[in-house]
Amino acid sequence: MKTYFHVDMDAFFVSVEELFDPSLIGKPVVVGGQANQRGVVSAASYAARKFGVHSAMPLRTAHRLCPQAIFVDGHPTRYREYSGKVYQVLKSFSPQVDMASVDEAYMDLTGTERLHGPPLSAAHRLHDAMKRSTALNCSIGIAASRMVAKVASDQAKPNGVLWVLPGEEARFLAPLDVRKIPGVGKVTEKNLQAWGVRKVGDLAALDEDFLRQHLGQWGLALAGKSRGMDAGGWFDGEVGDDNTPKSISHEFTFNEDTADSDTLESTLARLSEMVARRLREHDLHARTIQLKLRYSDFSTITRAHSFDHGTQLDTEIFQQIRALFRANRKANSTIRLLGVHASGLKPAEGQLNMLDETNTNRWRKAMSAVDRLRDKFGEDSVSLAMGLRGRFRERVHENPAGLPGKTAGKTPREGGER
DNA sequence: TCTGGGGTCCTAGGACCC
DNA sequence: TCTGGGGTCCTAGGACCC
Repeated sequence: MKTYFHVDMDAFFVSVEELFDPSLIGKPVVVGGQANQRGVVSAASYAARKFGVHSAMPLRTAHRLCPQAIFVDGHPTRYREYSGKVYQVLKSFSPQVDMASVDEAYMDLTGTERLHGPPLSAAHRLHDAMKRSTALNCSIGIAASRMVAKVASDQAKPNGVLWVLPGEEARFLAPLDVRKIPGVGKVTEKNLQAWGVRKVGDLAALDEDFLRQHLGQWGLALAGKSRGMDAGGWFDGEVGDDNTPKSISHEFTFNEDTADSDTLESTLARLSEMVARRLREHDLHARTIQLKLRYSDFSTITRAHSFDHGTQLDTEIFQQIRALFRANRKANSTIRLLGVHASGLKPAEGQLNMLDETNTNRWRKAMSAVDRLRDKFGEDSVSLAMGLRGRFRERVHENPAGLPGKTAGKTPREGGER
């Protein structure tokens, strides 16, 4: 029998912002951007939630529901910093910690009773330690499966502990909305409602064969989940440490849709640089590069290309992305969002012949020098996009009635802070 | 209401190989 | 020539999570 903890930080982004600006405490706060910006709510304080504001809601909607709310830009580096502190606290309780995202983690505390005592007292001590070293509240779910532990931590919010005893899983889940099951979103909820399924108990009462016939493997996994089992995909394997990313991507939504090729291609250059840089930081090569295009009407396409080798170079990624862009963009279309995505990631070492190796090492040295320069003098100091702008200027000269000049602040910058 | 950004996992069809 | 079947890779899209 296993003992899993799911630890979930309470209103994490809002709480971190309150540490930096205590005047926010107790007020309706919305993290994610300004009230009139394109974008959605990343997190809302409990005071703001009373007005119906919740995460993923458009900022403008949040403003309409709660005009007196304080709108705060997100600070990803702050959250990563505090996420690290959270991780250290958890690590001091168990070597087996999986950060599932910046603000939540799974721990395997099986067989630690001699060290920590029974689960509830371990949880209370974890609460205290967390408060002491991070000044943040968390909620803790305890169960024999990770899925139930996660649902339990949600039910324990805010600042609570909930232990679902082994054997009690189905009874605990039965009265909850199916939406509470991790993996059941809007679409699945709608599908299930068509069969009269609203609560997890309704789901557990359905015939497994029926679910398999209509939903395939996913149906079987659902049946298991409704009974409290770690079924399917998400929860396979041990709680441990494989933190190497499977994909790296950056995307950017324009404040106003644009059809200007100059702006679009220099944005792609910038995004390619950001992706390449993250690849180098992780010491990874990507074999597949994917372009994402979202048009004004919100319709979205992706187009991918796989190399026969891996790469982590700005130029190589950008050239491929630009080729995909030129080949696939609807002529003269107005565009809302661009994205660059890298997958098929492999450790950078050991797949090249000698000749390539010398070349690549030379490149790698050059690029890490570029990275250092960018650290010192800012992202704009060295840029493919700048070269691109130069070329476009030439074209403007050839054609005086041509493209408008480049304006600062229209292309994305890493992190959005610092 | 007018819809972010960073991820993971899954499905389905077609190419290609044996 | 009138037609199988499995395995794997690639691409596109979509559900879902925080």
